[in-house]
Amino acid sequence: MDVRRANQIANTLEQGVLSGDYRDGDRLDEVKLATQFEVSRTPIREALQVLVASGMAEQIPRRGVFVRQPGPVDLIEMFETMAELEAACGRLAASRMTDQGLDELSTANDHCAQALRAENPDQYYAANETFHRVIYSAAGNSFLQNQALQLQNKLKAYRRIQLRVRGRLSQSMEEHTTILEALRKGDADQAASALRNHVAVQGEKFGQLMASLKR
Amino acid sequence: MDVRRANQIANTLEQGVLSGDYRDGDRLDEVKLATQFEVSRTPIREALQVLVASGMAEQIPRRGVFVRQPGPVDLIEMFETMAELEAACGRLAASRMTDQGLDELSTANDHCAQALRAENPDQYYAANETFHRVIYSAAGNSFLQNQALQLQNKLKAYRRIQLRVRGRLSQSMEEHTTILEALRKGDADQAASALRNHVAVQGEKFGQLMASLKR
DNA sequence: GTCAAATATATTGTATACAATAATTGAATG
DNA sequence: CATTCAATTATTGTATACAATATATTTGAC
Repeated sequence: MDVRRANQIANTLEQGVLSGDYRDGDRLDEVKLATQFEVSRTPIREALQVLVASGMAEQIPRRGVFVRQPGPVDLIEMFETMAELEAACGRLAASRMTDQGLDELSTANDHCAQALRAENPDQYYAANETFHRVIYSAAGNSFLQNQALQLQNKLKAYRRIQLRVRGRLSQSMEEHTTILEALRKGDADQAASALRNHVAVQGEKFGQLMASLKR
Repeated sequence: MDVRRANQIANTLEQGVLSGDYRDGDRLDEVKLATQFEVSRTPIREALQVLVASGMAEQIPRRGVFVRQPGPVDLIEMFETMAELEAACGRLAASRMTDQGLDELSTANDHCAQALRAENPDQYYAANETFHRVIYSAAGNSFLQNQALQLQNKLKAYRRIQLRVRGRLSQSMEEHTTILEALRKGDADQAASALRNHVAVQGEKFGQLMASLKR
């Protein structure tokens, strides 16, 4: 089918899953969705395949597709993997960073500082996302970059919650400084470990993540 | 459609792509495939979606799906990412490795040694694959493990070629020993860097990889 | 002979009918 | 009243007909 339409539908469904319209284990009923979207089952089925491929839903033969929300263990694993991907990007970026890249990163970091002063978590979130994406890009490996972007996207909702925790913003900001310095120096190991620690869910953050799941 | 059938067809097509039956840029004709597999277009289309999702093919709206073979740059990037994923697995495995895991790893390594003595690249390939998979598993992170397995699978064909290079087997074997020792000691950094270097395409290996693409 | 427009053909995308299988309900039996 | 089996219903999977769009071919003008 027309991929664009399928992706559009898939995207809407994705939003529905993330926003909680659909809960873990819910069956995504083909005929209901077909009437809702005013299309036949065919495009719906293709959209569902997209969700399944991205891991947001699970398909059981002859039974249907069911939404699959990540549980605590899944999230821990995903954050741990994200930390390692970020570390990898940092490692590579340390030796491949251009002056322009450093400028972009510095700018993104300034935006973070602004948001911190404004005590605006949403603004900080956006600036922070950019900061990290600049690093993915600076790694000079589009495959790795894509992997990082995909996982970042999946963790979006949960990271957002974390930044609302008191004191987290300023701590995050300090860590950014360390990261930026390491990249300026071209110190691969330091950049990698600074990013790993920055992203990792450990100590206080662990309990906060768990608490955020109870809603 | 029945996912199992779709995946079966997708798998066959995948083989076709890897074995060179389909070349880069070839259009995967729905009706031809439908008659070949003796099914209607519907299951074929779902199988094609699977290929697209895995990145082995590209879908252009209203035009069709075309096989997308990785070029030199793609491969370099994928191997570099693989190296980082393996390093990540090694880092985590270093602190989480069980006695049983060490036994499995040791056994897998012994099988590698056997294959080396037999000068049998195919046998070495299989044993080597197991060796690495034990490490993915020992990382204790099923999400990361899956990422590693997926990429390992994509690179399968190219890694195979590399092992046929003279002297590569014994070098690989030595590197395994270093990796095994680091994991025994629980030295995360050493395990990570040993694995990174083991997998990375650098020096001689670069030219060999490039040469293998010319067929 | 070349270029452009129009027509024909091929191919993808969508809807729908039918088939196969799973879930549910209800009746019969102990 | 519980349990099991049969029949009904619902739902997924497949085939196919039709619609929309892109590609190829032909025809005509210059």
